[in-house]
This record gives sequence, C-alpha cells and structure tokens, in this order.
Amino acid sequence: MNTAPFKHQQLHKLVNTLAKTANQCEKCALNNICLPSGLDQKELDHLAEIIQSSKTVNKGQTLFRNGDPFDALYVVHAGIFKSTIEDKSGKEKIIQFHLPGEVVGLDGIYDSRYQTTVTALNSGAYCQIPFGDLLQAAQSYPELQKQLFRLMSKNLNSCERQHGELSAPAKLAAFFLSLARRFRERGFSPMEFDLPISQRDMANFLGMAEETLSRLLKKLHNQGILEYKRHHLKILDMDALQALAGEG
Amino acid sequence: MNTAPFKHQQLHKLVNTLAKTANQCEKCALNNICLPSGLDQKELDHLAEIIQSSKTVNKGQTLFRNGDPFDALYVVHAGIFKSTIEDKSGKEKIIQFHLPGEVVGLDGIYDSRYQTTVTALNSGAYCQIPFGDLLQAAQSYPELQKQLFRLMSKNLNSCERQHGELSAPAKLAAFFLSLARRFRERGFSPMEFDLPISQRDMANFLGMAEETLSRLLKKLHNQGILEYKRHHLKILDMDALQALAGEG
DNA sequence: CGGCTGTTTGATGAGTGTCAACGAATGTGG
DNA sequence: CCACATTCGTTGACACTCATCAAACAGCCG
Repeated sequence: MNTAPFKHQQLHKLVNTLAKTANQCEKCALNNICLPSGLDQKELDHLAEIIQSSKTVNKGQTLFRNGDPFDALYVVHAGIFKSTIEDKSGKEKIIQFHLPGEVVGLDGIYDSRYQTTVTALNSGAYCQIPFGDLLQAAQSYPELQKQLFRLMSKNLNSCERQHGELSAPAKLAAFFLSLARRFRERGFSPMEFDLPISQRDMANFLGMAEETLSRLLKKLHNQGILEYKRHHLKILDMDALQALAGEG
Repeated sequence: MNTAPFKHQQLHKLVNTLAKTANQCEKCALNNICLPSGLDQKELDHLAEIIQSSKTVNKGQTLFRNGDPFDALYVVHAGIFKSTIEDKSGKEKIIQFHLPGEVVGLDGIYDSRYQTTVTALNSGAYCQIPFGDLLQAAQSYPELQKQLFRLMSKNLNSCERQHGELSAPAKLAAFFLSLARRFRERGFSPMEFDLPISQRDMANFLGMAEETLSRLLKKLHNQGILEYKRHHLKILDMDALQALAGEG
C-alpha cells in the first residue's frame, strides 16, 4: 500500500493522463473508494456507459449552485472542492470539503434542486453521473442500488458525527483526523498531506475566527503535535491529536 | 388542515387504536410524511406486507444500540426518540431527536451495524422494516427506490444544515424552528406543541450547558418571544425567533 | 415526609470573537 | 524584473459569551 504523502499536483497529472486513455471506472485510480467499489464487471461496464468521464476545472469554478435543478451527481476526481450555503445576510458558510473519490450532490435528490454550491478550491477534475440514468441502472443492478444506499448512509453518518465537538482545539483536531482518515482510505499517508485550503475557509468550516485558528495552529506547532506551513500538514504526534479531539 | 397543538398523549392513543384495527400504512395517520409518501396502491400493499406494524415502548427503552448488527429500519409512530453516541469518556451525546413519521437507523446501512443508540424519551410506538425485504421491494418498485433515496437525501440535507449556527441563542432558536417546521409538516400547529424533552437532553443536543439553556429560556420568555413551561412550548413571536436564528 | 431528579440562580474565569494594525505572500501591470 | 495592489496570515488588546462550580429550589414518587 502506498503511504507517500498526498500531493495534489501529482494526482492531477496522473488523473489527466488516465482520463485521456480511458474513461472507464475500472481503470480509475480511485475506483476502490468511489462509487464503483464492490461492483462486478457487468455493473462496472454499465456504470462506465453512464458516467461522463473526467473534466477539468480551475480554481473558483463551480459544479453547480444552490437552487439549480438537480440532474446529476458529481464525483471529485482530483483537487479539493467545497460545498457552501449562504446565510440570510449573504455570507458564505462552508458545509463540507470534498476529496477525490467523494460523491457530491446527494442532498439535491429530495426536492430536485441542489442544496449547496460546490466550488473547486484549486484546479481539479470531476466526473458527472446523470441521476436518471443512475436510478435506472440501480433498478437493474441490486449491488449498485445497495452501494448507493451505503454511500448515502456513510455520508449521513459522517455528517452526524461532525455535530459533536465543542471547543476550538477539539474541532480542529477532529477535522485533521477526519482528513487523515480519508487520505489513508485513499492509500496516502495519513501523517502528511497537502491541504490547499485557506485558513479563512478552514476557520469558516470549523465555525471559528481566523485569528483563533491561526493561534491554535501555532500552539499545536509549539507543542510539537504538528507542523503546518505553506498548506502542507505534517502530523507529528497522532496520539496527542486524538486526545485533543476526544476531550476538549 | 389540522392546526391544533400537538399532544403526545392524544397521538399515542390514536395510534394505539389504529394499530389494533389495521397494520397497513394506508390507514396510518402519518402516511403522508412517512416512508409511504408518494407510493401507489400496489407499492403500499407490498410495503404493508413487509412492515411489522406498530409496537409500543416505555420511556427509556431502546430500539437498538450502537454496534448492534443492522437488519431493519425503524419508523417512529408515536412519542419522541433520541439517537445518541458515547464519547470516549463514556458520556452520552445526543445526535438527533426523532418525531413521529421519521425513519431511524439509516446510518446503519453502510457497515451493517447501527451507528447510534435510539431510545424512547417517553412512552411511544414504532414500526419496524426489515431492510433486506425493503431492498428487495425497492428492486421491484422504482418509486419506492426513489422514495428511499429522497428520504436519505432529506436527512442528509437537514443534518448538513444543523452544522451552521454559532451562538447559543441562535442554536436554540434554530432548534425550535426546526421542531415547528416538523410539526407543521405533520399537520399540527407550529406555534404550540408539547416537547417532552428534558432541559438536560436539550442542552446536550444543542452543545451548551444546562444553565445556559435555562437562562436563555427565561430571557426569551421575558422578551415575550415564547412561553415554555412543563414541557409545553408556545411561540409568541415567530419573526423574532427567526431573526435570532439568522444572526447570532 | 424524605429522597430523588430536574431546574434555577449567582459568582467567577477560561476561551474565543472582535477590532485594529502589521507583515508576508501572491498576483498584476508596466 | 520591479513597483504596486491585494489577499492572506499573524499578533496584541479587549470585551463578551458561556462553561463551570456551588448552592438553593421545585416537582415528583415512593
């Protein structure tokens, strides 16, 4: 298993190369953690027919906006995306960050409108899956249907768990641990990864002030728990981080 | 449309009566907001075959526990339930409250174990839906499949939205508004309803101290925004409440 | 009545948001 | 390649919200 630190540049190039030679999920580097996970050959083939394979986006481009008619799911192929809503005073609130292999748009199903705006944080790539086609395929392939339920169930669960933490250090630690876990699931080192998210966005997501986040990062650095510079994170003391996330 | 205040006692009796005479969703008072919503006769009949109709529980009884093997979804039929997890130090953390008509257990799908413990806050009733049977039925009935996706999508969405609020007053206001909306969807008055949730549980769910909650309730009472006594809530100034939830 | 549990009240301090200012990094146009 | 503008991150001072501790009170049930 690959445990090299995750580098977005690398992945982006890799993905672009793959996208040129194959638009099939079975050849995608992400297929074990993405929607195709657990499907057999026949199901994969059908999925490949439906999916519009990887297209690239630049920093700041959106996949869809809150309120747009819902007609497709999207899968992050490279880069990091954020989903956001606007509060009544027009301020953006970040709901979630999305890493490669994660499916976005699921919350748009229930009333046929996207409920969030999804934006690329850096240059990235995505696949698009028309939802009508996917439903139809799920009707024919029980395992695909089940995988979709699993996917939504997992999203629901991880969303519920975010609800927990109280203090700022705990929230930050839990956030880093969540990222670490997700990178590990993707075959990258959970101890060290690129994190092309501005501190403003991070603070927004975590529901704390930029200044608080900055001070916290410095503190964790001074305590020898982690190193963070230039959007690159290295976790030095995983136990301490877990303790922080556990207590408060 | 019925806009009488919601009384759990009433509903409980009603539901018990219904449960004795019919175990079919089509005769259930909740069928418009529950899983059967939008299904045709054939689909309803099939669903009725699968569902184990309403059973009663007493205060403190659990439907399932975190870690139990997942094999069925549950629908609240009467009463209020809470779903909880335990943090590392063994303290209970309330993830969500569930009103009649709401489906619980969805987060257990993805790894075949329930992810929360669901407990009755007062005497109540529930229906049980074996998940394997439900999946099979969804395979035959596209509309049922779609309804399941809608249900999970809606849950996901409402979970995401909880993520937002910051200050204690805003969180409390948002919580009351969420309850009001859910009671209105069930045909009850959104302005006045029973709320058989202890302040301890409420504070736990909202992530604030009991004392803070108590002081807040008093403040809102003094400001003429609401009346709260004996677990009965009356909203007097809905606009003010919405303003509170919006800003902070 | 006494022993619970649930709720209220007050005093206090830690944790964080806010404001203001500065410094560092990045991007832009000449 | 250099000035400049702009965004991004850091630092300090301060105020305020809210958690915590302690204690009294209220409601409920044996």
